[in-house]
Amino acid sequence: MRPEEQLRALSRGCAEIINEEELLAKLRKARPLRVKLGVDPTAASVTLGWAVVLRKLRDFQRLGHTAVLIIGDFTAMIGDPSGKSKTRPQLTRDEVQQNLQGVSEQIYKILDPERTEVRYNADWLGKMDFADVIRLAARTTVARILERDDFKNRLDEDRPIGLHEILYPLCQGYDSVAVESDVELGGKDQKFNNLVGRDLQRDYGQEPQVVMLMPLLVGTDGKEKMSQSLNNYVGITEPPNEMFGKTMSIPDELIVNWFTLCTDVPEAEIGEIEQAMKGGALNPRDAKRRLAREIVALYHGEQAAQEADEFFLRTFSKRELPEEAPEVFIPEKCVKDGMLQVPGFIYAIGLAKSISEARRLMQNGGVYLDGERLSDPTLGVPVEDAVGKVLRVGKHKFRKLSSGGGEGSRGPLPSQ
RNA sequence: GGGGAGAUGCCCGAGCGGUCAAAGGGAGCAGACUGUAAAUCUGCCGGCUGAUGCCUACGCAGGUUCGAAUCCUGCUCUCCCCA
Repeated sequence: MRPEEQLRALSRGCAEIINEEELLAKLRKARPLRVKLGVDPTAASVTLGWAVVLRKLRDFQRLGHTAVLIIGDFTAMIGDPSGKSKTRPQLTRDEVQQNLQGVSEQIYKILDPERTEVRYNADWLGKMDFADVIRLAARTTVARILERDDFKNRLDEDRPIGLHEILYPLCQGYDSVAVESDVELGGKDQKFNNLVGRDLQRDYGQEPQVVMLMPLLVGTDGKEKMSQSLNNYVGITEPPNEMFGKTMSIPDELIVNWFTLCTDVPEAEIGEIEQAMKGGALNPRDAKRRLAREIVALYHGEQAAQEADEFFLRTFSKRELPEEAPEVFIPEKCVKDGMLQVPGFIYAIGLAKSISEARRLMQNGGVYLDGERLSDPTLGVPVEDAVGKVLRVGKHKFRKLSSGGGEGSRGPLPSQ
């Protein structure tokens, strides 16, 4: 592909490229570019938000470039201050290693392992001695570092900033020097860190990297950046129905944005969808269904997407009971005199955090057994009546009850 | 090094020595309404309990008191001002 075309393809969804001329010049070099992406080893799973950047990296790979993943095993000891209003707990090497294992599998659902180079920044940062650190630190000024919003805000709000946190941008910047990156990819909140990389490379006599920033994907709550700590995320390994449902719950305003950042639907088509919604020709719900299908298809295939769509329609639009609810056994301890003690049971199978909570859920009218509302927590249900029926707790937690003699029941199922 | 302020539930934040499981807001959960959207309204929102009630909680450890989130002492942490 011609450099100009590459540039156009790569710009899709980008928030900012610093800067385009330089990128074009690099693309003209007719050699695979080294495209750096820092991986935060503290995350447990890959979310759609993270996938935005990973997918961009994969775009580079498809054009023949090399992805250079920097595992921040050293910097995890500091914790990226980006967007953080608190000092992060420092991680040990073991913790980092553990997190990493689960996550890397997910990463390769998106990236092509053949064109991926993995580097650990402890390999160079860990080898620096104190004099090296001082030399590195001398390359910037306190004022510059404190310019960052994250620090500035904390300063303004009289909150603590650990001295070590100030070194974070330098560490990340030095990574670029170490791997000689041509391009660094990141979320919009990485701008400062990435620009430090540019400066450092220049200082070390390298051609400065191009910085390519992706917008931060807003989470399912429609407000905050998608993140696991806010629990407003969709994980790329989540089951199709979950993925579909969560996508359907995003606010309408996010639809176009999600199409652009989370799917491969061509931009022209997205534009049409946007127009159709504005003109009233397309119900946003249907646009969202399409969006949800596209996303599920990306990670689970077309058929799963189709099924998830149907499941959703049946279960939530038409409010039918799902047939394939996960099955749970009724533990013996939840049965008294042949009567199922519902609140304790809901707690036992993990659908409520405490018995009290389960009781409240019932009083609030959020518990059903085969469509029949159970609103009195003190009332038991005869076990014979309960077996084979579907227990619904809240809007979307379903469990099919089976007797099983209580033996097979082991602990709460993971709540979906 | 000196002086000052502060630490309350998921977060922010109020809190007279008893009536404080702790005002208020946000988040969250459930219900109504719907398109499992948003907005709105209602309820819930430490644990155990059929209810009364009991237990655990207001940075940590002690103390005073019939009784302490509220008073005292020590400790830890944070912020501000001066150097």
